[in-house]
Amino acid sequence: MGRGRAPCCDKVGLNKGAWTSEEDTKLVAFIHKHGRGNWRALPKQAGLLRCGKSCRLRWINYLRPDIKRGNFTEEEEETIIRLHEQLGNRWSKIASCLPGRTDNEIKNLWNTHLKRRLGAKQTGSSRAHSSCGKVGDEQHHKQESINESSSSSSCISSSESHVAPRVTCSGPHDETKNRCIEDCSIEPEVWGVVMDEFSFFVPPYVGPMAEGVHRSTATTSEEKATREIEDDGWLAYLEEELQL
DNA sequence: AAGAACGCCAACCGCACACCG
DNA sequence: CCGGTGTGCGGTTGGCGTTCT
Repeated sequence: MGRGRAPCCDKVGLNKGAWTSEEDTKLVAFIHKHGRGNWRALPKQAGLLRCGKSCRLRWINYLRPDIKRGNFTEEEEETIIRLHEQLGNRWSKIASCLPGRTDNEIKNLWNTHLKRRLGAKQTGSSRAHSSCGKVGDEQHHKQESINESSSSSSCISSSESHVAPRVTCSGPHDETKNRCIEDCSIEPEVWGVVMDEFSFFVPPYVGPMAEGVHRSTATTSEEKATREIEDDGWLAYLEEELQL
C-alpha cells in the first residue's frame, strides 16, 4: 500500500520553508475556532498557502499549547536514553511519555547530543544492551514493526526473554501525566522507567489551551465555556509571543 | 576580520498504517 | 474484501547561528 499514490497535496503555489508569524497566527486561530479536523482541508479553510501536512507538523512541533520549550533536563535526557534502549527509534512513543516534548525535538536531541554522549560512554564500557541499544537498531526496529503490526508488543518483548502483556498506561491521575495515559500504550517495564523519571516533571506552561488538543472530550457546556475563555487566553498569549 | 567548519533545529519527504465507503 | 484517502512516523536535509582557524 502507499506506493505510487498522489502527493499529499498539490505543491504548486504553496509556501515552503520557515513559517511566518502571520501564518502561525492563522493556523492557531483556525484550530482555536474549529479544532483539529481535516488537515488536508485545513490550510484552504484557514487561508494558508501550505499543505496540510506542513500545518500539522507546525502545530504539533511548535504551536501546540502544551509544548515544553527550553533545554532538556538531565532527567529528561536520562529518560530518553532509557526509553530508547527499550523502544529503539520510536520517537513518537518516547515523546508520548515525555509531556510537552515532541518526537521531532527528541529525535533532534538524540541525533545531536545523546547519540554522541552515549557513544563516548559505550566505548569505555561493555555494551550491556547490545541486543537492544544502538547496535543493530535498524533491523531491530524493522523486526519490531513487524511484531507490532500483529501483536502491538514492543521491543521489550524481544529484548527481554519474556513477552510482556500489552497494557495501557495507568499511572497517577494528575494533569501532567494524563497525556501519557491517553497517548501511549506501553509495557509495565517502560511505564516503570517513566514513573521513575516523572517525579521531576513540573509543567512549565500548562497553557490555557493545554487541554485544547483533547477538546473533543469536553462535554458539558460549562466545560466548553471555560475552554473558550482559556482558548482566548492562549491566543492572546501566542500573539504576544509572536509579537503581533 | 573573514572564511571555513561545525552544530542545531525546523521543516520536508516518503512510506506505512488506519479508517472508511 | 478492496481501494482510496487521511494521518502519523521516522529519516533526512537546508539554513542559520556559533565557533574555530
